[in-house]
Amino acid sequence: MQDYLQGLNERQREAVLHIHGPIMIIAGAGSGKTKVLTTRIAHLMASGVDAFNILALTFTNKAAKEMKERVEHILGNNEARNLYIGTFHSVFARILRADAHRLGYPNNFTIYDTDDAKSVVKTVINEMHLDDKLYKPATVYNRISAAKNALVTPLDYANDYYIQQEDMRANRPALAKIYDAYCKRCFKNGAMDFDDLLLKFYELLKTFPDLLSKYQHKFKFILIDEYQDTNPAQYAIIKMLGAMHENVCVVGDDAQSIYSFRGATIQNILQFQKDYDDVKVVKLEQNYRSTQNIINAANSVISKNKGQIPKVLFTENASGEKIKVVKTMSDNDEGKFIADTIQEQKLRNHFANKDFAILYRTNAQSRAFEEALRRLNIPYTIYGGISFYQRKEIKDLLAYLRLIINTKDEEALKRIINYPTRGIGKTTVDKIILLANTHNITMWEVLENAPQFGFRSGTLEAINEFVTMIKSFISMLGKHNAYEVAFHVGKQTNLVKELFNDKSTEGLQKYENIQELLNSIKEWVESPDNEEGEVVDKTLGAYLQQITLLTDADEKDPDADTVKLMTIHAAKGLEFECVFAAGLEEMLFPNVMSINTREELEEERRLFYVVITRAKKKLWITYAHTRYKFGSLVQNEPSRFIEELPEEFLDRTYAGGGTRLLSSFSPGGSAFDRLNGGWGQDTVLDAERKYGPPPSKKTTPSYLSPKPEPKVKEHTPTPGFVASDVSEIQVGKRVEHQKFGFGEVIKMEGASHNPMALIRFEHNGEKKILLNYAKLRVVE
DNA sequence: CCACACCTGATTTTT
DNA sequence: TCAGGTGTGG
Repeated sequence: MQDYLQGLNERQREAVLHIHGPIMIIAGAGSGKTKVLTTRIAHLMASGVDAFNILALTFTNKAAKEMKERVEHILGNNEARNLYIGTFHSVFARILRADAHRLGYPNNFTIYDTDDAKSVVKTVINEMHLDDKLYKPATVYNRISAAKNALVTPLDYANDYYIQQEDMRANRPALAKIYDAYCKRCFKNGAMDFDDLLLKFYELLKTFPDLLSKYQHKFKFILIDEYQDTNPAQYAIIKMLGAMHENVCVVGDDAQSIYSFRGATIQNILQFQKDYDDVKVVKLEQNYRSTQNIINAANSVISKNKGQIPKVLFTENASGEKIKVVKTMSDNDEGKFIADTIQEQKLRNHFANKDFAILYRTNAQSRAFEEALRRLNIPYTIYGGISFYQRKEIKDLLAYLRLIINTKDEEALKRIINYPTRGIGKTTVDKIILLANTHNITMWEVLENAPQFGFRSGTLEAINEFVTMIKSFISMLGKHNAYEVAFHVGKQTNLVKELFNDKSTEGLQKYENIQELLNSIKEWVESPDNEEGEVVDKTLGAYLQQITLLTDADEKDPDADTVKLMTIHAAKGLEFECVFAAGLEEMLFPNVMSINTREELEEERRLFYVVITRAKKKLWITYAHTRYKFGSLVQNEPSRFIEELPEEFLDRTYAGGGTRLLSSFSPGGSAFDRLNGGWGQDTVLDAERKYGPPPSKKTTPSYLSPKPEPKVKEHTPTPGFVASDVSEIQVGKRVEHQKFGFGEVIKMEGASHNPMALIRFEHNGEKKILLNYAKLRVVE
């Protein structure tokens, strides 16, 4: 028997050894799913399957990377680099890069992230003269996204009776039109959003039999991770790709399906068995991760859900400690408690920082934990903030790069046409947009042909300068690599200089970020590693497409010795020695947005199941009596999920952390509290009297803040006030201002298209006056 | 044209 | 709280 089969249990081995034909692996939490997948790939290759014929799809880059590394490790050679392992989005994007032109897109199509996409939605809504209060871009975008994920085209959408009824009821009958306009605009921009990467690939396969056949032959063996989280578009693609060989292996756990809001449907699991004649089903039910207590608790939680694939997770691990349930007074106390407990556990049980994870329902909760950890100097890493590539300054530079790769990309163009300012303001941009729309050309084409559209001479000059500059960048593309182009662009546009001159903390940070971006591009250009084994594409276009699909999780080192903070969603697939499940409160978890239907509530419960099963050894469940929600203090009920945990697995008396803490929280389960349905009788006022006001009081009461009265001493302009010509304003001249009265010009500054004068007024101090707009009269 | 002050309205989870 | 939108004054 091959080495790699050692250490697999009966079921796992069964899953690995089944080579031909469809197989579905129902893998409970911590049952060695990744091990099975990677070993299976290794086994396929050991059995003579060419790495080039294996496609493995995951949901995150992290999972893809891990899978690849583990296969490499098992095989001990570099054949693994020929595997096609990646996320749905990145793999499809790569394929589309070769064939997108067949659908009328440029192969260098831009990938719009969520922000770009929402911005397009907004543009479309405005151009249709619809009320953006009624049609909120975010909501509309979500709806469009849902439609795309369900393979509902704009035409389908408009013709579907039920959808139309729904939109009517929601008072947004124009949605179908917006959807259509949005798609057309993206197409015109030569851009695809995240959903398009799936949808357009699907269209490609469906429309062009030669391509379908090509990829069916290439991908003789297909493996799908986290199958419970696939949406109908992904399902349809997998089905088409796998139709020829039927060597499709899906791995999933219906109990961990937590992405239905993104269009994922459990139906895909149930449907899988119907799609093929003979599906082998393997259940992995032995958990190797957690203690018995944790597993038992998790099982009883998930049993509250109706309709699931029957299975019972079990473990041979020690029974372990009970789950600590802890109540704190406030969200800040929750943070303190957790930080103190981490400190204590590190000392007492010799845990490292990286053994801890604080997991929560919403990103907004992270602040209290950050503050508390920082106070104790405990290093931490937050996941789920904005990615490096989504920072403003980074997106600005990237927008230039995007534009020179794809001049149709209007989102990029709009972003940088006047940044840094070059005298092409809102009025001009609006005019350009109008011209583009009426002539049915792109904004760039308007700019290129600006002379024939009658712009004011100054504006025209600014436009021509801009066009010349961008064209000079474009001409670099053939001769220079991505780094050289990016560096040149940063320099030439003064973007780097602008940030360099900004001496504020943020300015410095931004400058450093730009440098970091340039470095990373350089690194990317120089790294010999290729992704999936084929010809290395080191063009700027390839770079841009790749980074849009990166999340902040991909930029952080998971092995760093830091406490990890992230949402439960982001923690899927991970495990930690010690887990804090925080914020177990009604309206927060289960979230207020998800308590209206049984389906939603069950998904929240699965989320609870996921967080419980992340823990290997120790699990704390915390909840706070009061919490700041969008600025104001609210009181909370404990989560119903806590009540669903059998008492036998719980320890409600845990006092935890340092002694200092004991005064600032009441440990969850005094008999009185429990008798009274959970909460003590403290009012918020009581709480504040006892424990002091909550921290982070940045706002001083209005009656204390000294109002800086900007007393302008009244001035009546001399009769017959006439503003002098700008050229007459010179240093040393005595001038009169309509409002500020008389003063002397001290200094001239500002760019030539926007001159400013620094003037010291007799009664109103020094002021900067913009000569183009303010009226000044030179006193003779 | 642009900087800044003020106001308002929104808040789930993410490739 | 906070980001984005609007209004105002330079």
